[in-house]
Amino acid sequence: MNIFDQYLNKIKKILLDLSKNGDLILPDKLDGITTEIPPSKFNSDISTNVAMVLSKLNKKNPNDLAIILVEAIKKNDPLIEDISVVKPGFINIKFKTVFWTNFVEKIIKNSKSFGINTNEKKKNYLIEFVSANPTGPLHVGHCRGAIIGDVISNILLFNNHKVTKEYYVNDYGNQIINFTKSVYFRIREIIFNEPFPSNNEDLYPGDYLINFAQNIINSNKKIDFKDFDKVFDELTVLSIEEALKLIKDNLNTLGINHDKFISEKKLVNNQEVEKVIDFLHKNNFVYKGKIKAPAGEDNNKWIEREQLLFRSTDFGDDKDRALQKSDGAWTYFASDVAYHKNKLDRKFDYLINILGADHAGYIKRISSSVEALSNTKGKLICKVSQLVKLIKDKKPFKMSKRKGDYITVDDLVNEVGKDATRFIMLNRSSDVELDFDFDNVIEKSKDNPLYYVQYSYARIASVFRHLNKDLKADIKINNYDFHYTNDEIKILKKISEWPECIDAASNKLEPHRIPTYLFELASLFHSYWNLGKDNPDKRFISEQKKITDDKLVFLKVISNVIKSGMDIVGVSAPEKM
RNA sequence: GCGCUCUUAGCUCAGUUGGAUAGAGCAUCGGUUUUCUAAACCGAGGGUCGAAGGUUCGAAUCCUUCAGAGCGCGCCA
Repeated sequence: MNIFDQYLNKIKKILLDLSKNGDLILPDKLDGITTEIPPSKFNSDISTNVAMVLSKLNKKNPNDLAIILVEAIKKNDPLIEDISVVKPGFINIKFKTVFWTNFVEKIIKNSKSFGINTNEKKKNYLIEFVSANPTGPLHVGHCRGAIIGDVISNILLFNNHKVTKEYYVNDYGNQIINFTKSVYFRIREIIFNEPFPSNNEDLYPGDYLINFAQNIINSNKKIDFKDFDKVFDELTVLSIEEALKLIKDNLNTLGINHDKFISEKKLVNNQEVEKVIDFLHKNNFVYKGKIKAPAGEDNNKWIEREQLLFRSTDFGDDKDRALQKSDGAWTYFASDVAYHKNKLDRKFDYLINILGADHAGYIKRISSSVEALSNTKGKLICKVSQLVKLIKDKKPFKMSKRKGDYITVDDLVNEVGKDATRFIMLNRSSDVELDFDFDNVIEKSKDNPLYYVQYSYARIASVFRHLNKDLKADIKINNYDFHYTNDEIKILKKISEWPECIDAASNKLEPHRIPTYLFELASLFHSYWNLGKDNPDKRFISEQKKITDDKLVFLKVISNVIKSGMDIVGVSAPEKM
């Protein structure tokens, strides 16, 4: 039920008819023609740019062409109240009230599907997000990307696409060795009373490792922890298990559940890296060579070495990238290429990666590798989530790696709650740095968009409560004939934009559009609500039962959209606040 | 030095894939509660869309150059 699509199709049909009669010349494709939401000052419901797009080809000025088209559009459409041509050549359509009555009736009868793009071909997506190293709890830095990934998944799922949410576990490499060592020292600390080494910068100092150590000791009484080399393999597995358990816990408090966890170590052990490099070799994407030091930096320590390189410059990268370390081990990039081959083999239509800003420099090389492996462009879509600036007491709160000086996801959720964390983290485009102001986020006022939107839902719920009706129950209507006034139509117009919002969020993978839309809808609703103070006609509960019933339908439409949006964002919509 | 992202009202930001007189919130000032939730609403002021060129019927949006901010840039993941 996208009225913009509906009218676009209608107009295109009219164009084809006109061109058959020889009254109009059309281009091969009707791509540039759109129906849009007109700016509010025009008092019109839909506008189209047809006349401007076709004017050149038809050698007519847009205004004259528009006048011809207006006649054709107006004909046989009883729902149009007014259709006019405005300055550069826009055609503005204003509907009769009955259009909106019909509109409400239609979306009430199909409330489950309202907003979903039913014309679009359904795709199968793989989305990889979070993928934080399994060495400790998630902190704020991971949080935004995690929520963005989750909500993008929700949007795609809402639009009936298939989505697999995946977490890549980096359980291979030096950091894991250091991590295991750190756990080992914590174990020795507990069992043999040896102090944890304080001078080793490779080790992980966080207190949470004490818990890991204790848990491992408690559930593995048989292991003798005297000799590190002997317990190393087993301890690595146990340590990663502990870390993953904690990470999954953290994700859970944010309301995030991945479908799959893929282990880097398994990929390496299955020789998948060798296989993919073999493939690249055969297709001449790798060679032995040297990487030059970056210009303008202090490169005294730079040592040029010959090593196995991937030709990412062929795909627009700055330099070719190393696949193998000097000791023969694979680089992180190499196993990630193998991972992406693994993804490709599973036949998804699109792969999506959500990356933090600090990994943005990595995009070129990994998308290059996907292009090389799949021989197609645009298969991998990378979204970057910019930094979150924490603000406390009006000052930026700096996190440092020093022990205890960073804020974890747990801290955040404990302080401001899951809902506020999710909503605020999404409240800006992911391309933009985000201020996360603790004082603001817990404030219960208009400063806080979450409460503002929830409050509009709660107000609707309160009307239903007064009438002893259940907001969640379906409403059945027939011969709906309520006559909406301009104040109500303002809201219905916003409602009509919901499918457009979903479409844009889904096509561009821009989840912030949902909170933005919900805020606008809530704002219109609050305005309307307050009209009831001066004007009893604007109240929902009327002395005439029919009017009350009809208005409940209107409220139901609004609450359905708010609820859908809140579900996508993954926050609650309480009926009482 | 190079790459990515950003620059829109005093502040924080939207801007629907190039459209019409550029929109919200906060802050400031002034109003609204015997009424379905004032966690709300109404009104006022506030702009050279970082700068300069270019592309065209039309640019905050696309291209080029420049300036500023953030992030990143050897076999760490």
